[in-house]
Amino acid sequence: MKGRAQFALVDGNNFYVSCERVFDPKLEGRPVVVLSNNDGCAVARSNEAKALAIRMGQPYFEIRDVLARHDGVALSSNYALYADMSRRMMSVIAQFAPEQEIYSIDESFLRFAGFSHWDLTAIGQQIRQRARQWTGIPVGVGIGPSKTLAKIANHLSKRHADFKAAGVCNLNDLPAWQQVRYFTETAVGEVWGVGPQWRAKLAEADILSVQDLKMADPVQIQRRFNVTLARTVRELNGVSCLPLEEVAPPRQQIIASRSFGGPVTHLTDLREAMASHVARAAERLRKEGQIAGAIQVFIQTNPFKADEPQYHPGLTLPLPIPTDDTARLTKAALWALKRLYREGFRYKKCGVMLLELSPAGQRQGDLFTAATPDRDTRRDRLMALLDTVNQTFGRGTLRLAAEGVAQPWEMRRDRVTPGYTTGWGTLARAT
DNA sequence: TCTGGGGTCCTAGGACCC
DNA sequence: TCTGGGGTCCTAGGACCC
Repeated sequence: MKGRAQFALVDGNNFYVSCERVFDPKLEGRPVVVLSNNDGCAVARSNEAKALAIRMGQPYFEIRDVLARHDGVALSSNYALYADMSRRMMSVIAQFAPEQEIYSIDESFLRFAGFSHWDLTAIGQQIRQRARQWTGIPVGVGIGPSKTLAKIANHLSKRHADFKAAGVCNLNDLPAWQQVRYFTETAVGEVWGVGPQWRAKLAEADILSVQDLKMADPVQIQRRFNVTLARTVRELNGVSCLPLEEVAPPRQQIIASRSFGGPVTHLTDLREAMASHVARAAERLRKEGQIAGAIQVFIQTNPFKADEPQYHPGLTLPLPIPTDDTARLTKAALWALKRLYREGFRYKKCGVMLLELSPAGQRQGDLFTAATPDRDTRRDRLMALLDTVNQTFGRGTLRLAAEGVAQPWEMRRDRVTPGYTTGWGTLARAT
């Protein structure tokens, strides 16, 4: 194993909670959860909250009481803050390896090739130390010869008493028998790529632990499951099949959707919400330098209300000319919405997907509409202006009238913390 | 009262082609 | 009685991830 390239997975512990704790020390040592959009359910939990058996994704109304009894805190999510803290954490981690893949807001893979004479465990400890000192975020480090093994190692670094203190688990340090022991003790559901459905199906084949899956025949696995899981088996055996992706491939679709603060019945309100989702999606589209060839619009009632009539239609519209223009996309979306809308339903959510994305530089000409480059340049400049103004003065400063003003459908966000690092008016103060 | 949002990949099956 | 073989493209649905 020693001669091969090695991977490290570095992630922030209970990331959103840790971000909040950096700026509010009163949260230390207490059960803390960060809630999803609309203050719906728990999406991050401190160790103290996990100890109270609060589950990932559990609805807020189910945990409110237990939190209150244990001096706990629930916070609305503050994504602007988490994104900024993520950027800082990632740049610190990047200093330790020649290659980094930012895999999610709180996780990154590092690849160490030609480091066989280095002590990667010691490097892992340095990463932890520096990330903590420079950003305030505690991180865990797992190291192994494939991404899947680095993931498992990261899991062991947090859950297993043997590594908890160090916070680093390097599989290369372990004698073979010991790795077998850890892998036998760890449930197969902890493997990256094995979710609840496959865990159940694997159990039918008596594959219960990480070790069982590692020992399985990849050909059999491919036949009974699919090629992805067969690849996972190879990765567990130290054969690296998943390369490091330093540059994120261009996005294939962009989704913007939200649940409403309460039920929405009128088309007028749906139109405003839809227009504001289109604006968000289009902004992301332009930031990516892409244009969309199709747009999909959907609305839905509340699936948790079993006694209410349910309706969740969608409509996909091909766009005659691919575009990144908010006004054109809005027009298409509202046209589709009008066709989907039925009176008599209590809607809970709506959204938009931008599809068939392609680079903006490769606009395909159109046989039937005379190209008028002049006009297009003006639209591009208009959109660029829109983005600049909104980036400088805040989202929604400049917007289409279709988005409305009062926005009664807005999501709940009752317990949000200040933009400690992301808003001039709310910067953290040292006193 | 109250249950998130944003992504990717794979497979099966149908329509269609020669 | 008896009805081919090989291919592509698209979509829906299902699985996974954080």
